[in-house]
Amino acid sequence: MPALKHSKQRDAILSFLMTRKDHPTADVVYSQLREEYPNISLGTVYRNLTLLSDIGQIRRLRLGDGVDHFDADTSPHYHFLCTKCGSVIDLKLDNIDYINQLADVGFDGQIAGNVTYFYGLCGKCTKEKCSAGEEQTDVL
Amino acid sequence: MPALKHSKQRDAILSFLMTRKDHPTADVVYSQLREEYPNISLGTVYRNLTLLSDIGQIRRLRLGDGVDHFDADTSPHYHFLCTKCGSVIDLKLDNIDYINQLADVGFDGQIAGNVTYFYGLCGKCTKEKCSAGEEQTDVL
DNA sequence: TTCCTTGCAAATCGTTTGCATAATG
DNA sequence: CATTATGCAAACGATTTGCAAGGAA
Repeated sequence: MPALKHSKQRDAILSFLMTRKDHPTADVVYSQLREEYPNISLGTVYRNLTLLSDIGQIRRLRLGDGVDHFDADTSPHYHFLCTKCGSVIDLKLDNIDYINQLADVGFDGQIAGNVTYFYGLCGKCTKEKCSAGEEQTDVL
Repeated sequence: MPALKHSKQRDAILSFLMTRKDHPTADVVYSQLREEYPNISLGTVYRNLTLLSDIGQIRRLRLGDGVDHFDADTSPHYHFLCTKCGSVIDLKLDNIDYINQLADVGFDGQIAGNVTYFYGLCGKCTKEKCSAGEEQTDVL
């Protein structure tokens, strides 16, 4: 891996991500940063998001909804994906990595880790369940 | 949802999937079926895989490696993804859906379920770890 | 001056879709 | 006959990449 040089864009991407707890997608990062840096390109955003997650400064979340989400909180925690509105929410849940050992029983290989996330209806969508007129296609 | 009509292609896709326990991708299904049905199209394969998983006859697996895998075994079980060779393997592991309740504590919404899979090195790749010359890019 | 980073655009890749035709019930 | 399914190709959406120019060490 090449030596890292400083860049305004990368700084901006990381600090933007730190201000948000809603796990934005690359596109959201891009359109937001566009306001402060009108010339920033989507490619740069993707490159930096990839780089930052490669060096462990952020986490890339793949929740099966077809888009990557990014999280500046790299501490171990779990996520919830609303199948109605697509929002991603942090969950407070004790670490369950002991399931790695359970899974390892009788397995011919080495389990390095697991990916676990939850889905369902978020608080908002639960309450809106009887509201008429709003048509949405479910995520997942 | 429209009424279902019979089709040779769908039958072939489903029965092919039932013969395999390696969770093939759409493309693998396609190239294999091509031998028996030289005219089958990739679109048809995708349409039927989607349909079959919609009606619950098969499972679509999204393991974060960028491709969907398909499994004719719809009974609840877990999967392992080898980060070296990309192979997907079934795991024998007791159901852990009680984590849904754990995750629900203090959560303002309804948790419908969880997605959990494991990753690491499969048995084969574990043994090949010191073999020289073979260059592979890791999955995930 | 070296080599990383950017912006832009074109390219990938997996998957979906529109359409005219063929097959099913 | 009414309707679903197919093959083909074009369209898609998210992400990646090649390249020439700009910026950091």
